[in-house]
Amino acid sequence: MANIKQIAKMASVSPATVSRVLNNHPYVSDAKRKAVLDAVECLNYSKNLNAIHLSKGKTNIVGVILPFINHAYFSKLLEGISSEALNANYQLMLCQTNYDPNEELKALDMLKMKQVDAIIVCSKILQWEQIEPYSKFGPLVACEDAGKPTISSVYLDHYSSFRMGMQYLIDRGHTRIGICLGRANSVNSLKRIRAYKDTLKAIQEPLREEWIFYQCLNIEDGVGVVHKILEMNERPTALMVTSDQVAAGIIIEAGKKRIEIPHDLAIIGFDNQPIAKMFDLTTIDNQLFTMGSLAFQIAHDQIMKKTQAPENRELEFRLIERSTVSRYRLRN
Amino acid sequence: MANIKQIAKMASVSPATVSRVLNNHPYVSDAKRKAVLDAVECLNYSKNLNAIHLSKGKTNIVGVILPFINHAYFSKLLEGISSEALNANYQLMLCQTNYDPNEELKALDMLKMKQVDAIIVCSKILQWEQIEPYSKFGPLVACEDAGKPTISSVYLDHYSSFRMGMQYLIDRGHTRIGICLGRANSVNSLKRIRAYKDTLKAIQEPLREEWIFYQCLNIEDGVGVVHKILEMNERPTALMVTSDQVAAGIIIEAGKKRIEIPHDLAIIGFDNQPIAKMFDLTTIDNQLFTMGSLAFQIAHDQIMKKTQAPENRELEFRLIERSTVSRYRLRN
DNA sequence: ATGAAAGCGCTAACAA
DNA sequence: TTGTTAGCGCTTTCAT
Repeated sequence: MANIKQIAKMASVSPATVSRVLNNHPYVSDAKRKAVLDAVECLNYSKNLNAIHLSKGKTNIVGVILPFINHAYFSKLLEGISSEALNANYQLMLCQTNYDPNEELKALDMLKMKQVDAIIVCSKILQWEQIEPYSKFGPLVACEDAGKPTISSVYLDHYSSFRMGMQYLIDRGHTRIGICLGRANSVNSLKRIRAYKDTLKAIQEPLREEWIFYQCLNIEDGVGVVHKILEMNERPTALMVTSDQVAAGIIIEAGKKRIEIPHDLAIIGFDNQPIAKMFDLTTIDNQLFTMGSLAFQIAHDQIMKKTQAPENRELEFRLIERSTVSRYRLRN
Repeated sequence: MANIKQIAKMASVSPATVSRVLNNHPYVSDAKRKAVLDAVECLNYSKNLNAIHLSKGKTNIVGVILPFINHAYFSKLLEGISSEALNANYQLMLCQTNYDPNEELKALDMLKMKQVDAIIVCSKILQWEQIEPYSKFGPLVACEDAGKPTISSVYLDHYSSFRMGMQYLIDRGHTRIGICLGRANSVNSLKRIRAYKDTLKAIQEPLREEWIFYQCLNIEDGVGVVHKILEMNERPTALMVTSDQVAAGIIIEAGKKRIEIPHDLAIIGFDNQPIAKMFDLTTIDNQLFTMGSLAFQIAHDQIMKKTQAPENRELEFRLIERSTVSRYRLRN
């Protein structure tokens, strides 16, 4: 592969001039510019990005840390990130961690090793305390409430959104409400559990631990939820399901088991994915695409030093009323 | 940030020795090794990957070209690629093209500019003739039948799989069969159209252009298909749907419109996604995960020069019999 | 407007 | 076993 020196020689100019032409710098005579361009053409020259990255100390790459790729939540988030990256002419380095702490650490190291200009954390298993030190090496943006003002973040108030959803159910006569969560210890789950408990207390309902379903991540997980409910003596009349996929799974399985929705079981989903619309599922839109694109924008701004201080953006949620919660009040 | 020279100075050794320690080379005395490691610790040193990449002329990164991220087909494929990458300690550079030829070209340039060691093309809009020249700069692996023995590929025989699916329907009494495709001009669609036409000819059925539904990519697209069918005087009794998501959409909408499946409309999906299982959808498994992991393996092998010649692997498909095609023969 | 030359930080061939 | 040194290919400052 040709390099800048060979171009210089062929065009009878210095490497510096070649560099200037290649980077559209001013102060190059048209004659020399043409000579360089011709040589580039002739030798089928291409820049070596590694050399550029080294020399500039910058890569135009942003790292994205996420546990799984094949999951609607992360796909939508990633789509938001990607669309902005495309916009800003940035590349994306994908780091799938499977929630393995070592993989997460390895991914963070990319920032330290200057392989990426910034990192976006979609979800993590490490404590923020372990992650925070890396912000010394470059912008770090979280797609959840990091709870640290020193780390930039884009997030939703999952406590409030959960309470709002529950209140919506309560207003329609529900008191026996169950919930489906993802990982038990994720930042979001913990907030939702708190919201759940606080709401129950407010309406003076007892907490039934068995009505909290964990590890509900994929559409298939909805099946298990329905089966468990069927085995219960005391069944919830409504479910807050923190994933539209899982909610869809519940609806499908409920249909097979002759549980009528919303009559026997009301359901509120989360994410407002396409599947929610298909099932006419009442859901809470948490703006994943926007979250992703904003996360990238913040990372990009920080790289460009437009903003110095960490930025923390809270997104609005909104409940989308559809048909999986009856609009009529339950008879008592 | 500290560099190798400073480590060398602090440990009173040469940069070369530091490099040796850092890369676990033999022939370093324990004393020096320890001194280096201490200095590394003390200065909180980290390698600069850009320097390493430049020096080695290799990056341990593979580029992945795909049109969309938020799409079940590509998510599953990407998951396969990613799992192998994790395995091989390789990073993934994601290049979303939106089927924009310029973006595709830019992504291919990464190979030329030595930013990636190889490229995996999940789907493309350019002609293979335009892509092929890039293989001069490094391994190029296609996740479809490139039709060029000079390009490595992992693919399914979509012609045969389509014919097999149609034969399955024919054996059960169907002759009025429609099909749902994605992009009209994709490599896979063209083969499927050919299979469709050949099969119709074989059973002496006329070709009805209106029974070929294009642009069926997402679950919502199933709605339109059902509506169009409802407006037809002559309706198909069965549908080959080249995406389980779309098939699911059709099933849902058909339910709303009181079209009974499989009685009024039999359906065969493609991909064998989780959603297919949920809907008990008869589908053709085309091994996306395997395709992805194999694509990475081939790319990796080529990088490591284990294999020189392009490798072309054909994957087996298999039909998964579930309930959206009746097992009983239709009465005539 | 142009060129010389000193980095950027690491690797590896060669010498010792 | 260790050090010296010449790359890797580009950018950028400083002269001119």
